[in-house]
Amino acid sequence: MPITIKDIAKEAAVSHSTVSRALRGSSLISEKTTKHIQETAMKLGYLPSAAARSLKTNRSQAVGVIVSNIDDPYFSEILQGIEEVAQRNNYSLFMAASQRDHEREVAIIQSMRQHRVDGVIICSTAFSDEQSRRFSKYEVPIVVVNNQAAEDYRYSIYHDDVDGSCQLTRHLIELGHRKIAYLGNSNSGRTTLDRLAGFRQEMQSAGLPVPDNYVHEIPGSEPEQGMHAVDHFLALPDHPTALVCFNDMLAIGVLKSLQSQGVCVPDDISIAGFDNIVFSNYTNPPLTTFDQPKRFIGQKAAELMLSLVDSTSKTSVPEQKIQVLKGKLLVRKSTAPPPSNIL
Amino acid sequence: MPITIKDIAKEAAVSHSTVSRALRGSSLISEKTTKHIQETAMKLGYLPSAAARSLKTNRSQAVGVIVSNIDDPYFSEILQGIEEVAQRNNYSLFMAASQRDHEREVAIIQSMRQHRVDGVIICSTAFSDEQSRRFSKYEVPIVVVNNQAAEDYRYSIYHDDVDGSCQLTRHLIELGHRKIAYLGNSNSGRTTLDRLAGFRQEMQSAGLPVPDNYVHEIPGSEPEQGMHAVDHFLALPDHPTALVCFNDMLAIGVLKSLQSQGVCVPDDISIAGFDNIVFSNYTNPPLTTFDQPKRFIGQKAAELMLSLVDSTSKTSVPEQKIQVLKGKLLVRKSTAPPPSNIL
DNA sequence: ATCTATAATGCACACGTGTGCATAGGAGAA
DNA sequence: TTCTCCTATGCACACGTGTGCATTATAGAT
Repeated sequence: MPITIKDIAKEAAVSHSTVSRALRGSSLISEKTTKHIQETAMKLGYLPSAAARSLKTNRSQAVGVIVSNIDDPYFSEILQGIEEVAQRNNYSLFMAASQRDHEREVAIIQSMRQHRVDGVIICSTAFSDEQSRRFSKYEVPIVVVNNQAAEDYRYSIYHDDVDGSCQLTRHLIELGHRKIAYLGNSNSGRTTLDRLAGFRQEMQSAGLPVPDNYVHEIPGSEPEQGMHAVDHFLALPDHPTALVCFNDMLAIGVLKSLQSQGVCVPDDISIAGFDNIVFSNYTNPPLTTFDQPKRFIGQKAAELMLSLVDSTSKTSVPEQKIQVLKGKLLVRKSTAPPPSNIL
Repeated sequence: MPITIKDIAKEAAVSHSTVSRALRGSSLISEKTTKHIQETAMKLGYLPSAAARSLKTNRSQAVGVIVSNIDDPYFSEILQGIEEVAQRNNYSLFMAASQRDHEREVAIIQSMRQHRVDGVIICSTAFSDEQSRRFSKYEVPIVVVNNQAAEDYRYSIYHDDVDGSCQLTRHLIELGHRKIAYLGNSNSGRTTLDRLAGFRQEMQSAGLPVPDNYVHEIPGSEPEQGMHAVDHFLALPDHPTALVCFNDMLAIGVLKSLQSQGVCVPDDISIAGFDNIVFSNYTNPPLTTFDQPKRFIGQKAAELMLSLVDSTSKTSVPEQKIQVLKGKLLVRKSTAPPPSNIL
């Protein structure tokens, strides 16, 4: 049984109220007593019960984090950023994976509400509206990261995917490509729409056509799925000479599939990824991609969350805050001028 | 302010004790009343306060998980397994990353003790002894996963790295290799020792020598570090024809570095990884590796933990339980007969 | 009809912490 | 010395839930 402030009180021959105040550094208690109590607490190895404190103060010193998959390297890096900031500020993290499963979403929300988390950071790209609405009803601050429906929330942080996609597409156009295709992930909602929008926007600016069958969406972004998806483009009578992929995971699968079919990257076709996950630098050829500041995004999300939960008592909290972060183009070896230019 | 059992009591015109009992399904309360109360609770959207319950019952329905890095794909998969089982059993997860930093370890333990977690799963390969001892003193069940000092704990789950390394090495020997080297990660303690031991054991069985400079250890397992490490072996007067890497991450770096230096894999040198992380299948050539059942390990760890925390009241808990899981060899394209055999 | 046994419910306290209020002790002023 | 005021501490209750015990209501036995 862990020791309590009452144990300290007995040992230090004071009342438990005095102990409580002394440990919180109240000015009501004399310096001498405070010091004595702190030493006693240290000696006994006291650690306060979060449950009791939470019960009394309505603050759990914990925030919930919801991701779709823990093992998606993109989210992993964001998590790392969140964890870093949370830990530095003595906040604990409840972590849960939704797997895009409705029942799990319900269970996660229940669990987090039960634990009375001070706030929730949703990193799941497609957390269902219904669930999030339930959450807002519960009056808990929510920060969403790269969510499909960023506008539905008051606090949101996301990467400027339109800008990124524009830069990537422009890069390909500048290399001389005219037939560029886009491979999307229909599961990721807004994210893929933004990236597609950037792609379209830049193509239009350059006066380049985007045939319908040059835009292909698949439900997921596992490398395995990228492998199959590439067949769609290869089957077209008029091949694209460059392919912008929704993210690196897909691009990595695309790369493998192309190579196993004897198609040479970048000589025969250029491939671009998105996100700059660690492994995008270790494919052969290394992937041209758009470097999204994932860890930084996580940090910003956590900082925003902390400002929300702290300010409930102190300073005023902004009514709404939407932060858009920018990344930068990373040209590696999977993109090159189109083969037709060699003629 | 969330509603409490008192609110339900008022609404249902009973005492809060009756509500408490009814919601827990006590046989003391009549079927009719129970049903009525459950309906009222549902109607009001009641969710119990974990804090209050925890305070009263000394069970937090939460377990802590400590990893070194969240963004290590190997641990990510284990986490996924843990999360899956925990969620299915209505346990929440406190997650924290130690970053192999002593101060953080201390902070994490404090935080988890404060929250009175029912148990802790340590996935950090090198969680310091001092810290873990502190934990045991706190009388919380600890399950370690692939820990460097598995024997120091009563409950441990780990993969049979010796066996895996043996199989990998034997595979290389059977291909005809005689000059095989090992690249380790000195940070990972026991894990690298086991893998080295398996390597040595199999080499000895085959009567093959292992020169001192054929075993090289570096402090870490980022691909980046693998890139540098390979120079050590290339600088040797008598090159190895095959290299067993501590894990896939290192192997992936090694692969890239070799290729950028014009060394052909597997024609000039065979490379083997370990763990079978997702991306090991997407390098070029895809990596021969040892498939460790990562998700399964996570599940087993979580199940063991749950059996420990549940059995405190019910059945007897085993004094000690060490579970060793086996993986299987995965031959892909990064290993082939040595060049000398071609003659 | 009276007594007894059982079922169903309420009362009151506990868990560990925080806090408003009352109180004791001491210092300073008259 | 006596009164006043401030400082330092203790008392008691509260947070939401669970549970031993007392209490009431009901049914069955005599």
